[in-house]
Amino acid sequence: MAQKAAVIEKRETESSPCTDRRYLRSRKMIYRALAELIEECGVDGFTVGDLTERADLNRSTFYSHFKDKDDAIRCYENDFLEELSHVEATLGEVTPEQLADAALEFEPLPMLVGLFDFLREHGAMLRALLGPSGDIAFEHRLMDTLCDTLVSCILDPKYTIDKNLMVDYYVAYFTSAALGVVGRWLGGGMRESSETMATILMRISFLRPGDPIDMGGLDND
Amino acid sequence: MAQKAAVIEKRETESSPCTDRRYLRSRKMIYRALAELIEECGVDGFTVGDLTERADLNRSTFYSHFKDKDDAIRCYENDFLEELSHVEATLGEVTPEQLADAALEFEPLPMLVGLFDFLREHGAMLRALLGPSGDIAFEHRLMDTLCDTLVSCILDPKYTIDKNLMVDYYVAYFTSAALGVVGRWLGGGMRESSETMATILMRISFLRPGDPIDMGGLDND
DNA sequence: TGCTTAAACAACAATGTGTTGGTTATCATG
DNA sequence: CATGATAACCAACACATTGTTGTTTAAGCA
Repeated sequence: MAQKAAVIEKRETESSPCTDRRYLRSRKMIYRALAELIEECGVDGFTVGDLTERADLNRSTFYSHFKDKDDAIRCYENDFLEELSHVEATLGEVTPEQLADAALEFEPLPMLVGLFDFLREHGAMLRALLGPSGDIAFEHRLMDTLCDTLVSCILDPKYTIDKNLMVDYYVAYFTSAALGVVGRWLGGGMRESSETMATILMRISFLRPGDPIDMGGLDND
Repeated sequence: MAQKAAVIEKRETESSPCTDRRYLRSRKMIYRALAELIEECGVDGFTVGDLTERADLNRSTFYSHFKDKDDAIRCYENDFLEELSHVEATLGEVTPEQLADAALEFEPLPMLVGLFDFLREHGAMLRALLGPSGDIAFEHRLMDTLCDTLVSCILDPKYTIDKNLMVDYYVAYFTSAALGVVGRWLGGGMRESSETMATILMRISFLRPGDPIDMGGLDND
């Protein structure tokens, strides 16, 4: 099928990450250019040459970092998803008190606030990857990750044991919905604060069709 | 940037669609192969040569139909989206009685049933395009279409006039959620009937976090 | 039955890919 | 600061894929 490629020498391993300034600088430039070009031209709308020109690097330098373009994107995504799972683990479990507060008082869940903070750090690339010219594979992987963690906070444990058709679809429904809100936030330039977003997301998820939709005290910064 | 291409002679116009058997047969083969290869290799994981080989056609035949691979995909998507808007228009408005029945009795909305019927007809390609190796641009366009139509059925008209931040995010939330359910249905092989899906979707949208999730009378075919 | 035209075939320049070997310049370290 | 290590640069390559252009063949249509 399409041509496959190359063996990349491993400069960076789990145990000993490369700390050479030149290497780190180049990789940063590559990622920066990657985010820009994905947003402008789509994942397959530019060549490796375009990328390295934008990053002010020689084309061969790129190939000493990554196997090919897909590999570069995949590497960023992998790093992000791993970080994400760490963040989620760090933020820890949602206590029943917090959930009750969030549901009744609309107090922003600390976990969600932390999550939006983290997403903001990766804003540029996420906006590109999840935007209309992004990478749908990443969207699906992200969805899977969210299914495992976020939903398990919300979903009653009994449903993870005996699943039925509705539970499956409910999980798909809620996860997609949350990701949709995140996507809109990213696409709009992440203007709202993490606290605002955490509150909005929580509030919407308690809304039923026909219910009045009001901002009620949310400052419209 | 990436190389651009060609001028395609217009064999088919709005006013006079080509009805030549050979032409129609080839186009059908191309679309069939397209769906298969997108699902197997991703939108950019195969060449035009791979496509025409799969479709049992000469490579040049493809170029007499479409400008390039993207053009072929875009054409299918355009046709689909146009059909979709027709279908939605045909299915007409949701009467307040229907909505009340759907909300209280969980009677499947005829409009939703019709919609799922229509989606099923395009099942193979939709599954490919919305799957993990599909076309994220199409997903966004589909989302936009759904925003305009589906949501306007659910959303109180007053919110379309004076919008606020919450309404924007609510629309994003609900649309993504619905599309997520459709995606899961497609990915699972569309085993559930259109009536079942219409009921599930409606039922879930009235569910709040913490509510019991039961199938209640839904036959698990 | 003829006329039309889509599909097949072959060959083309142009572009992008992934790799190589050799040179230059920067970095980390003693 | 000196020096060995190595990342970045540069030029060149064989190769695959692209999009185009002719010509020939054969299926469809009237």
